[in-house]
Formats: sequence, C-alpha cells, structure tokens
Amino acid sequence: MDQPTQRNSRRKEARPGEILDAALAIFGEKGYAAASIEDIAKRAGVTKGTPYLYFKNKEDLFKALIIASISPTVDGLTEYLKEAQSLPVALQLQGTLHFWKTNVLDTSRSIILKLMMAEASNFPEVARFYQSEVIEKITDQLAALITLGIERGEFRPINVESITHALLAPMIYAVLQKHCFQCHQHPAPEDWLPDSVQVLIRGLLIQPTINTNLPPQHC
Amino acid sequence: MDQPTQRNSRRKEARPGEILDAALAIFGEKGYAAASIEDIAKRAGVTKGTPYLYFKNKEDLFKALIIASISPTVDGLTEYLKEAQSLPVALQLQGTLHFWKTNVLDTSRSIILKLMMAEASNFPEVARFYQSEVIEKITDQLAALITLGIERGEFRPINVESITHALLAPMIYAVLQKHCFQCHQHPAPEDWLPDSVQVLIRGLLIQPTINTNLPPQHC
Amino acid sequence: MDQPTQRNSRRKEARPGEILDAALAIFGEKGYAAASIEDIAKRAGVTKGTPYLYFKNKEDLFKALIIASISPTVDGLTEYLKEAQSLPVALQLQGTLHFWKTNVLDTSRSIILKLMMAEASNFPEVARFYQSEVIEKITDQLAALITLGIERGEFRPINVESITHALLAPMIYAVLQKHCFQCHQHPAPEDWLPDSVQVLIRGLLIQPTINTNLPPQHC
Amino acid sequence: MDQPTQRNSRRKEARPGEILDAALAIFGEKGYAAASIEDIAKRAGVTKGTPYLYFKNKEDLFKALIIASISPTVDGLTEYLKEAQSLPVALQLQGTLHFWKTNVLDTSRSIILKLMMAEASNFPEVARFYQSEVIEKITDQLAALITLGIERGEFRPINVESITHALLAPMIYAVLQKHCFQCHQHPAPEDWLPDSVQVLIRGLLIQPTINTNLPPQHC
DNA sequence: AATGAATGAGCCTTCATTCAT
DNA sequence: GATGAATGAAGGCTCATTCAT
Repeated sequence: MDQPTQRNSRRKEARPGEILDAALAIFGEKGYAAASIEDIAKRAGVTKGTPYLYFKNKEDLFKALIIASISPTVDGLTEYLKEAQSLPVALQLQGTLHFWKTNVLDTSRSIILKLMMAEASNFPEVARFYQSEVIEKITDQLAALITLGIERGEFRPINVESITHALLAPMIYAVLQKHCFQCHQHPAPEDWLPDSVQVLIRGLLIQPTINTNLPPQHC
Repeated sequence: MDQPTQRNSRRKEARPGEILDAALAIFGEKGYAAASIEDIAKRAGVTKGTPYLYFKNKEDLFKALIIASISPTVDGLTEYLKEAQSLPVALQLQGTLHFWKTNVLDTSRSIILKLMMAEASNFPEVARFYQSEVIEKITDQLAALITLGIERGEFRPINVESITHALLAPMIYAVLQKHCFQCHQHPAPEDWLPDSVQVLIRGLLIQPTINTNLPPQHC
Repeated sequence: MDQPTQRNSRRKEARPGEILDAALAIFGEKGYAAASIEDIAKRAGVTKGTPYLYFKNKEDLFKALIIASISPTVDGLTEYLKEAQSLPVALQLQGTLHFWKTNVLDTSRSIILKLMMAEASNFPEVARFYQSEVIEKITDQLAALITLGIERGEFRPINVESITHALLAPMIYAVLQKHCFQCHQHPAPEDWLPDSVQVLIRGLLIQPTINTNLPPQHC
Repeated sequence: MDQPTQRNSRRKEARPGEILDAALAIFGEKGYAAASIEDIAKRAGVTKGTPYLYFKNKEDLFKALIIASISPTVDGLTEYLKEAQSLPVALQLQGTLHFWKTNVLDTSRSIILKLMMAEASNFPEVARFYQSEVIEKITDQLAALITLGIERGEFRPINVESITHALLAPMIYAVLQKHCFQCHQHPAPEDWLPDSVQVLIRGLLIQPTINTNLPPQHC
C-alpha cells in the first residue's frame, strides 16, 4: 500500500494508527487478557517492542483504542440530527438507526462495543468513560427525539426513558449479533433492523397506519 | 436435597456444583482469560488442586459452566408457552419476556450471556453450541408465536424473522445493561422492559388501540 | 545433604532459607540489577517460579535478604560487650574487632555490606534501615566504649565521634577488600587488621608503651 | 580550553568528555546494570544514539570512565610526595590524607571507587586494572612512606604492610560513607578524618607526646 | 478426596544496539 | 555528526497444571 521506498521505512506518523488498527482487531477477537502485545505488533507489521514506543503499556493501548473510537461514533450522529431537524421525528429515528448501521455496525470499530461490555468490570473507569461519552450521548439524543415527537403530536405520550432503551436495544444487539454469533446467521442486521425499527415506530405513532408505508430505503 | 451433615456442606456430591457456582461468579466478573483457577477455588472454599478433580482443565470447566446454564434457561420457557397456548399471542409474548426477566435476567446465570458474547471467538464450538441450544431455541419459540399471531389475525402480516430479532434485542440488551453498565443507571430493565414490549406489540397489532390497556403486571 | 527421600522433596520450611542463601550469593556477586531470579532459583536448586512462592517479588527478596542478615550481625556484639564489661576498654575494643572478624568478615553474610553500599541509592529506604539497624548500632557501641575508656582514664580525652569512625573504617574496609579486590591480595584482613587495631589503640592510650605487649590472640 | 562558540558547548571535541561526565553521574548513582544509556545520553544533552559514536558499547563506556578517572587520582599524589620529601614522615602522611580528601573525596570522581567495588565481580579485568593502577599505587606510596618513617627513626618498627592498610582504610571508608550513607550523617569525613589520622600517627610514633600538638590544619 | 509445593510455558516490559535519514 | 524509530534478547512475574503426601 505504500510507495516502494524501503521495506521498513520509518514512518512515525502512521505507526500509532497502524498499531491501534491492529489492536482493534486482536483485542476485538480475543479480548483484553488473551490478546498479546506481540500478536498486535505482528498484525501491525512491527515487532513486539514497537508498540511501547507509542503506548506506555498494554492498558494504555487499550484505553487509547477505546478513546479513539469514541468521537467517530458519536460526533457524526449529532451532526446528522442537526441537519435532519425539520423532518418528521419518525424519519429522524429511522435516520439515526441508519447512521448507526453505516457508521458503527458496518465498521470495524463496532467491535469496541463488544470489547467494552466484556471488559467493563476489569476496567471500571474506562467503562464509565465509555458509558458517559458514547452510551449516554446516544441515549440523550434518542430521548430528545422522542420528546420532540411527543411534543409535535407525532407520538403517543409515553415514558421517554423506556422508549429510549427500546430503541437502543436493537442498535446494541445488532452489533453483538454481528460479532458474537455472526457465523451462518441468516437474518443479518441489515435484514431485520429496518423492519424492527418500523414496528417500534408504528408502536409509537398516534396514527400508525400512515407510517406503514414509509420509504424503506431510509434505514 | 441436603440431608446429612448439612453444616459445612462438605459433601462430595456438592463439590462440582459449588465449583461451578464459583466459576460463574469469577468468569462472569473477569472473563475467561483473566479469571484464575485459584480464585475460583478460593471462592468455592477449596484449594487450587480441587477443581482438577472434577474438571479436566480450565477450558473444560468453562464448557461445563455454559452447558449447566442451558437447560434451566430454555426448558422452563417451553413449558410456560405450552401452558399459555390459549392466551392471545400478545399476552404470550409479554409472558415470554416476563419469563425471561424472572428466570434469566434476575438470575446469577444471566451473566453467562455476557460471558458467551465476550468469549465467542475464543471458543467457537462452545459459542455454536450455545447459539443452537439457547439463542436459536428462543428464536424459534418467538418465531412460532409471531407466526401464530399472524395466523390468528392478531398481528399484521410482517416478516417473522425480523420481528423475532426485534423481540430478542431487548431481552439480550437488558442482560448486558445489567452486567456491563449497571452502576447508577436509573432506567433499570424492570423499568423500561415492559414499556418497550408494549410498544413493540402495539406496532405488531392490527388494532393497536385495544392493546394499550393491557394489564401492565404481565411483564 | 538431605536424606535420600525424593529428588525434589517438598520441604516448605527449608525453602525460604535456601533461596535466601542463593540470593545472597548471586546478589552479592552480580549486584541487584544484574542478578536474575532464575539464576538465584537455579543456585537454590529450584525453578524460576519457586522464589515467588516465598517472596512477593525481586525487591522483596532483596529486602528480606538484608533484614535476615541484620540480627546475626548486631545481636551477638551487644552480648559480647555485656560479658566483657569488666575488661580494660582496650581489650574490649580488640574483642569487638575480633567479633567482627569472626561473625561478619569470615561469614558469607559479609557481602551484604558491599551490596548495601552498591545499592544504597537504588533502595534508599533499605539503606536507611540498614544504616540505623546495623551501622548506627555498631557506631553507638563503639562510641560508648571509647567514652568509657576516657572516663576510666585509659584513653586520652579526644573527640569520641571521630574515633568511632576511625575504628569503624578498618572494619568496613576489611569487608570490602575481601569481596572486591580479594584475588591475590597478600595482606589479607586477618594479617593487617590486628596490627591496625593495635596502632589505633596505642594512639588512644594515655600510656602507650604498656599496651604494645597486649596478647595478640585477642584480635 | 574553550575557544570558539562557547555558548552551547556543542563542539565535537567536547562530546566524549560530556558523555563521560554524564556516565559518571548515572553509573555512580544507579550502578552499571541499572543505568541506561538513554539516561546517560539525556544527562549529556544528546540522544540515545550519540554515545555509540564515541564508545563501542555500554561496557566500553564504563571502562573508559574508569580509566579516565585514574590518572587524575594517582598522578598528583606522586607529585605531592616528591615535593614533600623533606618533611617529617608524619606530616607527609597527613598531607597524603589531605591530598586524598581534596583530590578524590571532594571530587565527583570519588564515586568511581564505590562503582568499582560494586562492579568488581562483574568486570574482573577492569577491577584488576583499577587495583593495580590505583589501589596498589597508593598502597605502594603509603608503604614507602612508612618504611621511610621507620628508617628515619620517627616510627616504631612495625609491620609495614599492615599499617599501609590501616591508613588506606579511612581513605576508602570516607569515600564510601560519603556516597552510600551520606544523608544526615553528622560526623562527615572532614570532621573525623583528621582526628583519625592523628590517632593513627600517634600510634606509630616513637615519641607520641610530641605529635599531639601537630597543627590540625594540615589534614 | 483434598492439599499445596513445585514446575515451566508464556507474556509484559525494558533497553542495548543498529541504521536509515 | 546526530537523530530516533525499530529491533529482539533478556528478565520479571503469573498461572494452569501436576503430583507426592
């Protein structure tokens, strides 16, 4: 992929990213404890000493990996919702799920979620950080949308927090299904996710029949 | 089940179970690789060598733990659905979620799900086994219910597989939320789960308005 | 040295001592940093994991080694001086040096002194501890003796602290000479130490000529 | 010695010396094994690779350090004694100790002695070299002085080798005290060293009473 | 059946050393 | 000359596993 300068060209700028990519793959596959730095290094095309030039130790590399995954996950969503403000809330919800699919689920970064869940009790501070920076931010956005939907008269008045989690559930589950039980599972997330969202939205709408014909390509 | 010398519960027959209980706690908390046999032994009130009298090695203990958790999880559900056959499908679905909450979520066994997800790629055969014995069995039951609901005219005709996963999502997510991000998260599963199911069911019903007044204590 | 029970007989009581003996040899020879736990283990006839059954880590083993060497070094001296109380102070001083020779210099433990000096700046707390428990206790005993000698009219009135160090110097130097530049050095400590003490004592005495004929076997 | 661009002292000729100075400090503080080349380089204001431009490897740097410290330590002493030849031997001895204090003890170079003692068994050839070039040369000078003192009738006839070491002992001990147990030790070498020498000399003199009034500022 | 001393493979981490720039 | 990215050997430490008691 690189211009043919030298085999092991010194490229300080690229290294941390390459190592983080490798760490994502290896940590994601094996979990924190079972992943060895040497495996990560090999995957990154370097030797076992090199990661320590960029990360203090294994834990530090792990934390850096989590942190690096956060803004791409969350920032884009905020932006999307700003642009979609004027749409019907039902459409915004579908768009949110679509954004999640495109920017998390279909991304190698999605495995971070599984990793965080597996390691939450081993790294409580990291877990708290991830929760406040990712989970809660998404939760807040969803809650705001639902509140808006109720205010605009699109949705029935209903407990906002509960529905927030009702919407979060398929997002999380889709990721876990992909990474944990993916092999030979026919209804892949892209198949069931749109239908599920539609059912949920229909359950929220005051006039459900109208919504049934929403253009499916939005999710 | 306890008859002689109940005081110190040091009867040989109890040992494997005690060790499995300890393994559930320690594996659940730390994950497979970070859990040490000695920790498990200590938690079980025995010493390092004892687990090896009952389990060939660490992997074997792990597999036994997964397998031991399977029938209590699934068998009861089948039974419940047999008894509930004559109820409206919507109610059966609510009952199914209620069963899940009572017999999995509120149980120490629920952590197995998190464990399986974390270790799926490290133990593919175990993961496959768990999937076919637990996930698919639940999926099949849900699919059958939804099909029945459509046949009976309770539910709109809709893709069954998709909705199956729409229902599975909150079940899985509730468990993970409890074990991974539990600390200080107000909307606990018992709060949002019933509402979510109700919204989903409303989204499925042909005549949604009727369902809104379902007795909430069913889930 | 052991009865022919088994090759690797389990003998928990003896192990810590054996490992400390090995640590004394290896640390003494190579210094703290250059000594490897595996070397120590091999010397003790065990494998590299075994030391960790008895000592938390390398530093802990090092500290235990220092501490274990302290009471044999100091306690006997106190006792000797109690018994020798009624002798002329000059004789007590000679006896003290003789005690040092017998119980420190001629002992494998003597290398601890060199070790402490080499590692003092790497283990400041240990150094402080050694200083207060060994060096200062010996210093105090010497100072008390000299004071007594002055009071009894045996010694000229002279700065006590200074002379304390004048007496300590050959004790320390003898040890270091033995361990650092020992190879092919003819005047071994046993040769020059008695003469040196005699000269020092003669320098202290009010009537030096008398002392010149002190029985040499006392030191 | 500094002529052009004195400001940043980055002249090539100065480098080896700067690195040796840094090596002296770092080796002296941590010992050979615990000192890292990078620490030394940093202290010298250069980077990791630079020492290798001037020294083949770590061991080579260490040896060069020892060798560089030798002539300043020994040469001056020979010179001093040549000039002092006509003085009473007792005064020459005091002068020798004074020279040691000024040119070794009060010098950063003094730490070499501690270093050599700590590393003697790790670098036997270096130790032998140091012994023959430093210790033995000083020993020889001292022995010659004492012999002279006896010949001149100043000193009692006594074993020369023994007394040589009796005089060497406080010189060595003073250095070690300074570098190993220096913190908060009140009788610093400058306090006890002159008194000690005086007592030793008094022990050597044929007519001790005369010597007691030697001017104390000579040592 | 249970213990726990001992083993040794494996992994994290450091650091002397090299070399392309 | 100087840099500093990269290497890889070495060593601290853990822990699954064994086995004599």
